[in-house]
Amino acid sequence: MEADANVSRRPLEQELVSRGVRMTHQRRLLVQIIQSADGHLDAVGLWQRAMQQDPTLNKVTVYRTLGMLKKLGLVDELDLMHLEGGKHYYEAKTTRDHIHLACTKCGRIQEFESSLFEKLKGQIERERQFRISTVRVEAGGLCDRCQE
Amino acid sequence: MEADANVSRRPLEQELVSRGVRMTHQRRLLVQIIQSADGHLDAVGLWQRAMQQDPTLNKVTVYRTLGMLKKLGLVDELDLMHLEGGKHYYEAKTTRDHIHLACTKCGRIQEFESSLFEKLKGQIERERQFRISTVRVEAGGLCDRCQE
DNA sequence: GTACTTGCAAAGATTTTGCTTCCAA
DNA sequence: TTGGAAGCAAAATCTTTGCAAGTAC
Repeated sequence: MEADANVSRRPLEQELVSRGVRMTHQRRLLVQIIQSADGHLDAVGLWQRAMQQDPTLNKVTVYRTLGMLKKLGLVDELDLMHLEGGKHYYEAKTTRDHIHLACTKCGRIQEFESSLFEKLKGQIERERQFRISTVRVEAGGLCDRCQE
Repeated sequence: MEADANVSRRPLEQELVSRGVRMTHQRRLLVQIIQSADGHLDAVGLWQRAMQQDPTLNKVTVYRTLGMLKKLGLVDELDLMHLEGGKHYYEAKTTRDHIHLACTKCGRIQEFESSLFEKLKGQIERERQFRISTVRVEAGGLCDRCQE
């Protein structure tokens, strides 16, 4: 299984099929939730949403599915500065890379895109001959609403 | 206890004293190890090094000390793309912010400084009125030695 | 039919908490 | 002397693994 930085814009399910991944109904459900979620789901949150539709779906299956998607490079794994415990968050890699801003006071997560970020990635690849497959930028601090 | 983005270049021990933190011999030892380490120590690694000098030092003390240093903004916590498990790595915040490049093949960690990174931080603070106290940039991929 | 996937239970890894004793200031 | 810190044991949190039974292709 190889990660792929050039992620298509196809729905995850189609992407998996085209990569020869066996589509079980558990995977179909999980992948649909990830795709339609506003983002930043943790494993247990994903599991809870899934159980609303299939109460027999096991938490272990969630972890295994996330592991597979991560290996295939179809989801990004985030920590969001560990605002609440050591868990991880996942989001489909369907958009441009973006930066996550985590407010340490109210817990709000903002996303931020920037061409500077794209330039920075280019600089790294050029100057270090480093072939980036995943980048994670997370900033912790006070958001505009929480200052003063 | 408040985080402070303007970290002095003083040795951690002096910094703690000046902030009114009680200096136990355990803290003195841990802080010296963190400071003299090449960086990227995880809690258990720090504990093991500390035990060479004080075999009675408890692992819990390591976690509590790291927690304190983190709250005070004197160390940065890293994940290094979880190359090996879900543990965290720590490094003294004595240098300029830098990016960590983690090779998914050989596990090597490189550091990278860039003025683009500084500009990016400025852009975030300006455009979002977000007061950054910690930033973490981690890239996973193949280092120069591991390609082809 | 067969290899891959799931569910279940159990274990593993990392970090945190409660409480008593101890020590730095 | 006294409030904060350390040690110990236990628990909490998050994630992974082994194996039997089930299922997609």
